[in-house]
Amino acid sequence: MATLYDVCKKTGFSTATISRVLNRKDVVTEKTRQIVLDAVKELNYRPKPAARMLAGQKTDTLGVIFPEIDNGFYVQVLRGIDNAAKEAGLHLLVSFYHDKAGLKETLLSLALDGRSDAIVMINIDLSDRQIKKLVNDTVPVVMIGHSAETSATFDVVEIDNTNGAASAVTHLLNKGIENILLLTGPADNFDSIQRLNGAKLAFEDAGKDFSTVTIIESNFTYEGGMEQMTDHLESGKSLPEAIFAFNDRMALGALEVLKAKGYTVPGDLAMIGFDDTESALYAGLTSVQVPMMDIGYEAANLAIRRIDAQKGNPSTLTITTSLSVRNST
Amino acid sequence: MATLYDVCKKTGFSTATISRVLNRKDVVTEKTRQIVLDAVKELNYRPKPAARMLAGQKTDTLGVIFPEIDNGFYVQVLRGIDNAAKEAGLHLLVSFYHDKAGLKETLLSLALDGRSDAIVMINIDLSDRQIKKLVNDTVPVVMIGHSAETSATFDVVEIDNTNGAASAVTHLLNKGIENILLLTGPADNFDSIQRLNGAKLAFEDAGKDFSTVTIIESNFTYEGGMEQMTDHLESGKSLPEAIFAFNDRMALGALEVLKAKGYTVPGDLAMIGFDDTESALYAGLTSVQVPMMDIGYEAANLAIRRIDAQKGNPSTLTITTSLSVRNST
DNA sequence: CACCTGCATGTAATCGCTTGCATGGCGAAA
DNA sequence: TTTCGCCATGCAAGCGATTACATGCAGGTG
Repeated sequence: MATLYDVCKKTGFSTATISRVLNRKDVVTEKTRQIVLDAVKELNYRPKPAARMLAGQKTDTLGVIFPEIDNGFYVQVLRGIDNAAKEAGLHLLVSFYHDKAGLKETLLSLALDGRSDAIVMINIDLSDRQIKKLVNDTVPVVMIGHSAETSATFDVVEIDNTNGAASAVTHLLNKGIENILLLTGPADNFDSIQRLNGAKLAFEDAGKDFSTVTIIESNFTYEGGMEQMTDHLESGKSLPEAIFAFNDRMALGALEVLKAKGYTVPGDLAMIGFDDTESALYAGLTSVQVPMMDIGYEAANLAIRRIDAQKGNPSTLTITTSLSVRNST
Repeated sequence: MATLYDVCKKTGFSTATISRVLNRKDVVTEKTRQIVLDAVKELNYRPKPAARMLAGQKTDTLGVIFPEIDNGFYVQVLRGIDNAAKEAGLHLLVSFYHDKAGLKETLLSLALDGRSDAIVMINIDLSDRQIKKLVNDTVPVVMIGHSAETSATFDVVEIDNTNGAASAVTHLLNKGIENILLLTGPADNFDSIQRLNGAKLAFEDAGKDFSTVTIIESNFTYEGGMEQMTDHLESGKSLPEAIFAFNDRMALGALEVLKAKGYTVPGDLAMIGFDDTESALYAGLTSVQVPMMDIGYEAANLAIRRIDAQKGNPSTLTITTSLSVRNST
């Protein structure tokens, strides 16, 4: 375990000079730099993060906070973040949060205690004000997705829900399908609201009447999709020409019920999901594809840039989706 | 940002005493403890991790290393690890590794540089010797799954591949199905080897002849499953009564091909997968369920226990699987 | 009453690095 | 040649905890 002092002894330079060489800050002679670097290599010297943190207030660490939800594509986001972090030579301190108390503690620990240089958080159900108060400007925060409130507080990376949903609906309209059933998420869910709006816009853009559309609220789960589909069928209402579920899980749940009832897709009706998960791929479900890795990557880069960049106005990055067309439409 | 000294000033005690109270080590008067704790609360004092690390060699951090593979259930493992870490008040430093060089660097950084107190790693393709050399006994290491070499070096948490596969095969045998096709992973893959062995054992236990079984090697991917299935069908060979794929992806790939050819499952043949992923659930595929969260949880706990426990012999924990029976059989 | 013991608390060194300020040497200007 | 300024480097003070070791005060003992 060579320390900075060992390098000093070997080279005859002071700790200051060694540190300068290693941190690419001030100026040092090219010759000096070489001597130091050689010694560092020879001694196999590695600066201790703990000491660096204490003295320099730099952790070389990016904090990441996820909701404790069983959500397959969070790994994708995480990988994107990891890629960006690796490029910047940062480590990742990851935390799932179970409840608000835990989240607050995590935020304090990552920010105030100085465990990280920046934080990326996803869909947190804490208000911007609360977060800001906790973090207290100690480190920059980037949000992936956000709540209904306009986020003028932090940098945000979000999915283009509106256009994503619009593209799905347009895809149907182009096929001459207008009798559509929308299986949405909770009414107060921001993603759901935006997607609903996108669907509406697609109708308007096409000059069609959106009021013919049936809207059924569900909860983004497989079971929710099954239930709503079952209810709809049992209520004796007619089958729509197409169902656009606001995520794949609900789509697959509905699909399951339809199949059980003997309906075929896309024979009897078309079906579109959102997220384009692996399951959608395997089920041949047309779905709005969301580039999760990109989102993570962009969010992390935004955060990393904020670390030494002067404060600027919060920016919002909207990631575009694309439609993965498969057998279900 | 109150520091230890602020607490000293407020209470009149020395840093040593404050530290003792906070770390529950030596003895302090109950009265003193209360005074200190009150002051800590009032000042809203939080020990700085960096300082603690430097002085105390404790990081309160668990290192986690994953292969850079797009594998949905790694999140599950991670959540399990996170749960255990939270219970122990530890943070998670997560890293995906892309190549061996990156992995080595990560190991050095987590272990030698003192960024973590223990490491949990998954399916790493570095030999135990190499890892041991890098980590150099600075922190305990727990492996989830392992390579073919017997791991007498580290604690290991592994899936009960043998019994898992055996239960799947027995399930089929119990239905009177003996004409089985096994879709395995790469021949040198340890999981695959064990699963193959389990299948064989099931036949032997039932007093049946394993040599009637057809074995086709694939690569654990959806596409691999499709290809092998296609080849098999096109080669004009007869359809087996059942296919047991060594993971869900291959099973779903094969299923896709069979459906396209007009075969029905379980009408024409039965199908079983391994892993019991979400996709298997949605596809109604019978599958060997692996409790990924438990694995993560147990591995993390093993690692955490090793942090202050004296070195003992490496232990191996085998996590049992269960069979999720669905429509495909 | 002097002395020893033991326990609660204090003293101060230490962990390994960063960084503001001091310093010294050397070339350019006078 | 002397003086000034600049630039590469050194000095030393932190950063905020932990922890051996020292200390002092209590009560118990002979």
